[in-house]
Amino acid sequence: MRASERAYRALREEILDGALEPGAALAEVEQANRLGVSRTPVREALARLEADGLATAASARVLQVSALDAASIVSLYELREALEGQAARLAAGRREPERFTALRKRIAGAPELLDSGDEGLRAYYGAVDALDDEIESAAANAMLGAALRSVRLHSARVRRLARHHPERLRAAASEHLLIVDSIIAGDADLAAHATHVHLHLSLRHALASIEARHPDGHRVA
Amino acid sequence: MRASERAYRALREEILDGALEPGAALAEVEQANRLGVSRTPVREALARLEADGLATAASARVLQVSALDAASIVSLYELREALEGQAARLAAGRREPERFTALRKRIAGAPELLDSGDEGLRAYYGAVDALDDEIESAAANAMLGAALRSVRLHSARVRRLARHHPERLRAAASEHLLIVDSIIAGDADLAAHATHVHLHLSLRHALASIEARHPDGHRVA
DNA sequence: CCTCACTCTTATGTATACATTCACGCACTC
DNA sequence: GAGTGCGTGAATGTATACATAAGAGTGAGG
Repeated sequence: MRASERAYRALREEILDGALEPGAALAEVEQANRLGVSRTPVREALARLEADGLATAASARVLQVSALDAASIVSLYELREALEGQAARLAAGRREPERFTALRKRIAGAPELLDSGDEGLRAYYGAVDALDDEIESAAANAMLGAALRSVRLHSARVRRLARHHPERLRAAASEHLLIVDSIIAGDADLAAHATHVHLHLSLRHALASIEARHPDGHRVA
Repeated sequence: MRASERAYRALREEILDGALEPGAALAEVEQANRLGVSRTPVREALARLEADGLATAASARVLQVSALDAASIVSLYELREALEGQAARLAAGRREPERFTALRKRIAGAPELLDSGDEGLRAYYGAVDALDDEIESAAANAMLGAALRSVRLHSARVRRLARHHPERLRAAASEHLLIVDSIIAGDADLAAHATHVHLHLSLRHALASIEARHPDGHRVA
């Protein structure tokens, strides 16, 4: 694999995991030494991270890991509502229910995975992510897909912040089930509205979960 | 200005203007020679163009100017509907009508600009762009703003393709007026729906205009 | 005559040397 | 004592040399 690709993935992973905390400086020489490559591929990786919104130029010379406070999470969900709502609407409108029949079963069985410990949790998120993939693919819109991929990066970052309440995840699974059913039924309005409902409840849970962990509500990491 | 920034702007301008046609190869050495800088800043510029969606990797080694056919224009408008609809909705919800009062007058006077030749046309688009700016700013959502800026790049590219029918532009101005009025009134639903209507009519015109110029409907440039 | 493989060309990928600019600190002046 | 200006240093910005790999062209073999 290309060194720039390795550097990008390594840095991205560390930002999503929180190993690189919000506000941490991303200096070329330092990261190049740490990752064992030269400045050139690091430079490319940092540019991609900035384009992704995971890194932000604090000034002309200093790049930092982007902040992740309550306000930016609300912003993320406002954007997700627009993009995922439209994706669900388009997917429903394409009238290809057969693409989603296998996924429907998988989502329907997801709640039971939550009793299988950490392994089950990964499987649960695997099913949810597969649904996102299929909706994006069914929407058949490359530009929308690119925007969704960016948003999903940030969503993954938020996901690691919120506690994983089995109760909430069970509810989320039934919300996803409604989304997939409305797509299968070709009901575009319902698909969009069910997505809106899901994101609303998901945001409420995320904010409460973060508030519980970081009572000030601003600096969350 | 930095060489990479100059290279990026120069290439972007040429792509938006059509001087670099869809499918044109973007080779590092060739562009570096042409722009009078070394490969390094060109490389950064090309990476940014690819992130913008203005360039596409045709294979592992060849980067091309992105295609601009009817299908990708439809995709763009599907994305615009999601993003601009949400932006208008948020802007209306923020209840800051005073931000838009001066702009309202400017938009209301826009149709008359269309009788002033090329200079007036630029002024017309200046007013429209200012509205877009203010809606983005009023939406107060950095992530949405970043997505909107990407979309507006592509919109600018499409704009140059469609003929500028004064009749259509006069109608568009009244659509914009309704959008701005609904934001001033704090009517979020109306703002979103008016945006939807505007984009629908705009897309219809763009497709018809392109079809008239390129009867096959696929390779438009 | 077609196909496959090898080589050679030419592109990109990476490392590094050099240029430039900004920031910090110290000293000098008012 | 405060403020300004210059010097020093360390960071990014750029150029270029070198490494590597993809692709085209040519040759031989079927």
